[in-house]
Amino acid sequence: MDIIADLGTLAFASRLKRLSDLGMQSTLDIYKFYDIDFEPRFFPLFYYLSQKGEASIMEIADVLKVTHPGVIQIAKELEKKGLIISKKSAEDARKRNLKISKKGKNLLSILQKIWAEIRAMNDEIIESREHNIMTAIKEIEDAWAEKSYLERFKEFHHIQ
Amino acid sequence: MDIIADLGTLAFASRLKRLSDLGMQSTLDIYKFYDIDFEPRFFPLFYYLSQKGEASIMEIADVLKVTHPGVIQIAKELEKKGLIISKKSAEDARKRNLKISKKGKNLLSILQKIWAEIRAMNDEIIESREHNIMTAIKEIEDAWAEKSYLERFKEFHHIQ
DNA sequence: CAAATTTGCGTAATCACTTACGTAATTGTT
DNA sequence: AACAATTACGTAAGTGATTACGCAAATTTG
Repeated sequence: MDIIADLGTLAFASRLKRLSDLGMQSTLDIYKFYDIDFEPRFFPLFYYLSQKGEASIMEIADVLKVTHPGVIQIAKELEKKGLIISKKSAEDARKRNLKISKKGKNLLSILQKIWAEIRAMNDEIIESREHNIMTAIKEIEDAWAEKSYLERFKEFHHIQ
Repeated sequence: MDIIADLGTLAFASRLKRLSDLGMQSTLDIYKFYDIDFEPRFFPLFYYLSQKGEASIMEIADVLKVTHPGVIQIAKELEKKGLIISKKSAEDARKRNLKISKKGKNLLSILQKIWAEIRAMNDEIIESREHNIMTAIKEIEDAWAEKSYLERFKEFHHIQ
């Protein structure tokens, strides 16, 4: 008996979280399989740096939609592992710029191959279903962005 | 620019988490709108007790698929608010059984109306889309249950 | 039925974030 | 230019979950 599943759309958020946690854990399993010292939660920051080259703490926080102390914490771990380096910005002494180190670039080239495989596998799993979950997520994101959940609720509901 | 969305299926888990967090926050907004002192994270436990009547810590942990310290923590908060009561089991002195208090039952009757509205609204939003997210979630859950992500990956991948 | 194992629960420590707050550097205002 | 406001970052504390561990009660086993 899976009470969360049985509750249907009422436990919608709980179910999304459960699937998300499982996905993160599964990705970690793949890194472990390759004996790679990398965690799924590093991915957004590390990937963004791989694309952007160099970025400040706040820029990363804004782009990834996390708080800046969250970025600092992950950056600290990545720096400790020697995968990124940081230095004060020359233009603005308040800023600290992060970029991938030489060691990080070596790891990156391996990670990129794995990420490509993961993406291809995910695409295959997802696109073979009748209901495409990525499209479904986008539809809900758009629906909520267009009008907030509470606004929708107020218009919808019949209780006084 | 939404880098998480742009990454497609590679940032699948991150995107699920983001949507889950948003859903939880939205539900909290509705409770606040009604001036109800209740949190979305209480829902699974409180709902289960409303169906089952009485249950032990471990039973709840198993059913809800969370750890038992998590149940203890939420139970502590609900008990502090006077919404549930607990007592040692008569049959098994190791067990502590939880059930909804009189005050909890009063709140429950209000919550049930709100939950019904939320469910009806969610159903309407979700079923009007071309790709049904509940069906999509179920398909992914089933696919991963049938064969683990790592196993799938090993079969799929072409790297040596 | 005594000893070993398992089960149920509680607490402590940890984790991955968040909010709150302080400080220093930059920018805006008059 | 002086002062106020804003911005970037860092640290501390809080949150909501987890894992690790220990104890007591029940169950299994020889």
